[in-house]
Formats: sequence, structure tokens, C-alpha cells
Amino acid sequence: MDHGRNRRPTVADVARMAGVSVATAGRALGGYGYVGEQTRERVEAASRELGYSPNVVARSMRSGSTRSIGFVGSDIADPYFAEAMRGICDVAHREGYETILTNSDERLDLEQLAVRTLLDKQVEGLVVAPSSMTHVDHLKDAKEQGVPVVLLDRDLPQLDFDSVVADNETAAYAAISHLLDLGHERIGLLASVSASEQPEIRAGTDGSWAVLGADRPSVERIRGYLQALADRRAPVTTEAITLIAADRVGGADAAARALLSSAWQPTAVFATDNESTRRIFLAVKAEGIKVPEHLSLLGFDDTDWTVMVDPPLSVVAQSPLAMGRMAGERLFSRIKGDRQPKRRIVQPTRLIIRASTAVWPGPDW
Amino acid sequence: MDHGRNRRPTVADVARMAGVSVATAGRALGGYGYVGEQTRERVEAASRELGYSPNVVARSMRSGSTRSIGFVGSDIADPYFAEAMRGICDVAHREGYETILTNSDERLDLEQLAVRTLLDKQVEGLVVAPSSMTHVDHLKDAKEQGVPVVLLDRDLPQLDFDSVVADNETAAYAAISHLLDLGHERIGLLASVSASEQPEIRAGTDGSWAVLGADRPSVERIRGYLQALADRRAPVTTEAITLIAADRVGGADAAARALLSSAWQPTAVFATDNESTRRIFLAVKAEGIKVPEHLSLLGFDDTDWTVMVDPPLSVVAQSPLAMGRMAGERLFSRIKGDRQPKRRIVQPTRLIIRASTAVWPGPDW
DNA sequence: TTGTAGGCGTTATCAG
DNA sequence: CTGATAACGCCTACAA
Repeated sequence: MDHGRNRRPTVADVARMAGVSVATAGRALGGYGYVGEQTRERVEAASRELGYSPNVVARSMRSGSTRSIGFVGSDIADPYFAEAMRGICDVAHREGYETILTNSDERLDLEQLAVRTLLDKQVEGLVVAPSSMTHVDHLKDAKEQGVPVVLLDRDLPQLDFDSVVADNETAAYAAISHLLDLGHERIGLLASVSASEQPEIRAGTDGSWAVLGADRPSVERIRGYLQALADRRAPVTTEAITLIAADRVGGADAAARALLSSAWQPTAVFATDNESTRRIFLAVKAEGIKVPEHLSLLGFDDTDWTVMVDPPLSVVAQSPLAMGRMAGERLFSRIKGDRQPKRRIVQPTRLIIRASTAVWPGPDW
Repeated sequence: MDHGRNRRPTVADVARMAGVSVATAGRALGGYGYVGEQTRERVEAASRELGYSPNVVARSMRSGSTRSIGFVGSDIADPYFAEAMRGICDVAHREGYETILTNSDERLDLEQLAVRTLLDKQVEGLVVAPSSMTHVDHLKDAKEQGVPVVLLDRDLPQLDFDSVVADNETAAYAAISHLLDLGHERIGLLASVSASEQPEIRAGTDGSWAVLGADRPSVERIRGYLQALADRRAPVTTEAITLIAADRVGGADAAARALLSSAWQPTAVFATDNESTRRIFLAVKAEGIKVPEHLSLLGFDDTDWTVMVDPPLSVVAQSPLAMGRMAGERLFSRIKGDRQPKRRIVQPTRLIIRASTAVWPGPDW
């Protein structure tokens, strides 16, 4: 009965049924050009009868427009990217576009593959949270093909792409200033960093410090940390800074614990991303350290749980949803033909002070 | 210089440059059919020179295969869907497919639109977490077009689709049994339910209770709750059950608080989903109720924060990642031609007992 | 081994 | 107002 697979009806099918030419049927269905009143009705009846609906692939082929964009992030299961994706999708939906999602797991090879595939699929724009600051040729390909790219979370100064980033350095500066204001002198820092492109922290001859490495969020945040300390003439030591290579999940907890139990004895810890915030909090609980009496804790990203834990966590909050939306807006502006110079959109963060940061030394010390 | 937009090179361009016909170039590039050794080399050189890469839209049009699937969930920012999406993407990626994401916000109209759009985009399969148990015609459309659908999180018994669901009733039964074992007699239940398709809970003449409404997860979980109580001859009352209409966010906190402060005085509360778990936890904190001394709390979904809060939360854990993967596997099995009868895959859950549930009455009561 | 021709479904152009 | 026809880029019979 139904051999040959239930094929979707085409304009030709509708035309045949309505007794008109494909051209006429097309005009009636697409709503362009002139069509006689009763002809239109017959075509529409046939269309309804057959359950016709246009084949978008064929349309894309003809028009060159696929009405789809791509998102390349490291992991959709990460709440930051999940929210950002939501923001992007919302804007895309408003514009009548669909969003294709890919995960790079911070791996350059997967990201390159994803971009290539998306480009081959003829997406009309790309939002990318790049995993590498130096290997960017695959992104240039997009540009060469006239496909606009908006960078999310990380800027690539050497490329001519819009970017939406948080005010990382300022945020970290404010965070550390807050801790200094509270009287802290030994402020540790915990950061997740790329395994392949780890920043290097170096002391200058004049006692100043510098972070070597491209401007990823983690690097900018470390820079803000150092700057805040320097401006207050607070001492800096390498012991204060613990870097977690993002791919070696196993070592993360050990690293967090090592920071806590180091001989240097930090009185406060600033975690520069949601993952290290989670890690340090868990480590603190495991070690039975009292917060904020014995240690102040300041995290990054205002995830679900920051208000549920005890004590409620002070954090630097950014809004991934807003950043995703912003990225979407920029992208569609480009898709629609905006040819202005690249824009680096810096999304403000908020320092939310809850109960995990307190005056040092505390009254009972 | 570059007016007319930098068009992507096509096989024709490569062929022209290599001085061969399109067919030959196509064969050399696609790796099918016979091509002379040096011809191949010339074509490949031209291809590299031009930076050729096939236009997948044209290929899809010819082959009828788009190598893409669609996911329709209510909200990618919800950790359940984010993780499930990750699972689906991973399987799709392995199969060389891309995944298009849409958000329905539990709204039937958006879901219908999404399915239609996806179908028009010629996706080869669909994973859907349906928002309605009764309005399902748009899903039948997919079937009629030969596009397989796998249902996630919710089964639609009246349709011939595979589904991947949690063992909701069993899970709730186990959860309540655990609370009963601890000595609890007044066990409240908090559930988020669809605003438009709210379940109804009715007492039978013989003292038994029934839940009227389609088998959504929430309904099945309520059923497990009632069954467990009935089997132990524990009393049931309508006061024990609080339903939160999923769209009226404002009322959620009030509802959670009302349950806690009701004259009926529950000694334990079972929250049947991650949202109501969050809500009840927050309400408990706000009211200053001691857990588990004055109230035992049992949640659903083992989200990030359950181990970070004090006390660590006992929960029924499901694995959205595994469920997403499962859904992906089923879908690709269908895409590859599996014609077996529909399968309802029930993913087991685990009851994780932490510190928020304790013996009642406690020693200090 | 290589080239020619036709079609996937839609839309636009051009005659009638 | 309507119909024939071509084109988007790729793939594949079929012919040379």
C-alpha cells in the first residue's frame, strides 16, 4: 500500500491536484506575484488536502539562505553555556532562525571540526566560545566565506570579530578590593585554566607581577587580582595562586585542598570561575574549615546553589543569558549587513556580597 | 576587487581550474568512481588552492539526507534538559549528525511550531519532551513523513513512538517507603505540574485514592506516593499534596511555605522534581526549620547543589545524560531502519540517602 | 577513465 | 493572470 515511503508532497503535487502549473502553484503558496482569486483558492485547497509544506532545504538551495546559525561552546551541560545558549536561541527564534549546537569540550580539534561542519551546512552566522587564543584559522575561514562570527566569553584581538565578554579584570579587581577592605592579607586564588595554553605568572625585578598568556577570562581575572594587590601594596607570592588544568579533572580537588592546607595559610580565597568555585567550596567542607570565621570565600558566577549553601556565597555574578542574547543581537545585526568596525561588548558584572566573606581577623580570633 | 561577495567555490570552479569536467572533479573529490591518478592530483590541488569544501545543502537536496536531527525540550537552561541535550548531541556527533535545538517553554503552540519548522528543515529524526499529553497531532505529522520520533521524559501511550522515561512510580514508591521506614506519618508532597493539564486527586469510597490525568512524570510520582502510603495503611489527606502550576512562578514560593506551615504539620516532605526541590529547600531555610530534626526533606534529581548544602540532601537521582544518550541511540536505530514495535525504555533511578532524612520522631523531640 | 545530461524542490524570469 | 523554463550545487546513470 504505502511502498516507496510516504514522500512529502511538493509544489508539483499540489499543482497537479489543483490543475495548474508549478509556477502558479508556487505563486499561490508563496504569496508572491499575481494569482487569480479562484485559482488561489483551488491551490490552497489542494495544499491543505495534501498537507503541503515547503521543503526548506530546496528553498535554501535556491535562495542561498538557510535561516540557521551555529553555536560552538565547550559543553552545553555547563550552566554558563546552557544559559548563554538559551539567550542565543531566543534571539534566533525571534528572527525566524534555528540554532545548531555543537560541543567542543575545549578541544581545538573538535572546535575546528565543528566550525567546518557548520560552515559546510551553510549556517549564516556563528557564535563561538573559542577554546584556543592562538589557533584561529578555522575562524578566518568563516570570515572569508562571508559568515559573520561573534565571539562569546573570550575576545580574539587579532581577529576582526565582535565579541561579548565580561569585565573580567574589573570584576576581579573589585572582588579583591572587597577582601582587602575586610582586612585580608593572604588572599589565595584558584582558577581553572586551559591545559594546553596555561598562563605563566612572573615576578618583575621591581617586585611587580605580570601574567603571561593571551587574554582569556581566567588570565584577565588573575590580572585584576594582581593589580588590586599591587595598588594596595599588598604582598604577592606564587603560593597564593593555584591553577587547575581544565582537562585533568582528577587533580582539581587535590589542588583545591593543597591551596587550603598550604603552609602559607590563606585567610581568603577567590575562585575565578564556576568550576573552581564548586571545587573550593567542596574542599572547604571536606576539610571542615569554618566560613567565614576561618576563611573567607568569594566565587565567580551566581549559579543556583550559591544562595542555598551555608553560608550563602559571596560571588561575582555575570549573566550568561544576557551575554548570549547580546551575542545573538550582534550576530543578527551582522547578518543583516552591519559593516561597522568590530565591537567588543563588555558585559558588566556585579559583586554580590553574601555571608561567605567577612572581616579579618574575626572577633573570635 | 571582491565585489559580488566572496562566493564559496563549487565543484564547477574546481573542475574549471583543474581543466576537467564537473563529473570528474566530483568523483575525485567525493572519492567515488574511477579517476586517473594524475587527474585526481590535479583536482585535489585545485581544490586545496580554492579552499573547496562541499555544499552540504546541495548534497542534502540530492541525497534526501540532511544529517541533522532536532531536539524539542522545554528549556535548555534547565539542568535536566541541558544534560539530556548533551547526551543526544554526543550520540549524534558520533553518527556524523548535527543537532538543532528548540525551546518550547512547555507551551503547546511553541512546540507545534518547532516540530513543524524542524520537519520543514528535513531533519531525519526528532527527540521530543512533549509538553502536552493530549495534543499530539503535530507529532503524528512527523510519523507520516517517515521521520522517527523518540519521546524523552514522558511517554505518550496512544502514539507509536519509542520513549525514554524514568521509573517514576517505583522511584516515588521507594522514596516514600524510605520515609515511612524512618517512622514518618505525615509526609507532604510538593510537585510542579502543567498549568493547563493539572492532575486531579480523588478519594475513592473505600478510602483509596486515585490520580486522574495522563501519565506525566509528576502524575506517576504522585501515584507512587499514594501507593506506598496505601500499602502501609498510612493515612492520606489532600492537605498533604501541594501542586504548583508550572507557569505561575510567583506562586511557587508561597505554595511551598504554605505546605510547611499548614496546620497539618508534615514531618517530612517529598519534592517530585528539581524545581520543587529547590523551592522547598529555600522555603525551609527561610522559615528557619531544622532539617532533619524538625522536618525530613527528600528531593528529586541529583543536581549540583544537593551535596553542597547543609545538610546534604537525600534525593531520587536520575541521569538525564544517560537518558539523552538512550534517546539518541533509539533515534539512530530508527533512522537506520529499525522497524520493531515501539519500545518504552525505563531508566532506573537511585535513591541516594544523605543527611536530610532522619528517623521520626528524633531523639530530641 | 572521462564527459554529458538530468533531476532533487523551489523560486524567478520571461513569454504568452 | 498563467505557463514553460532555468538555475542553485551535487550526484549518478549512461554514453563515449
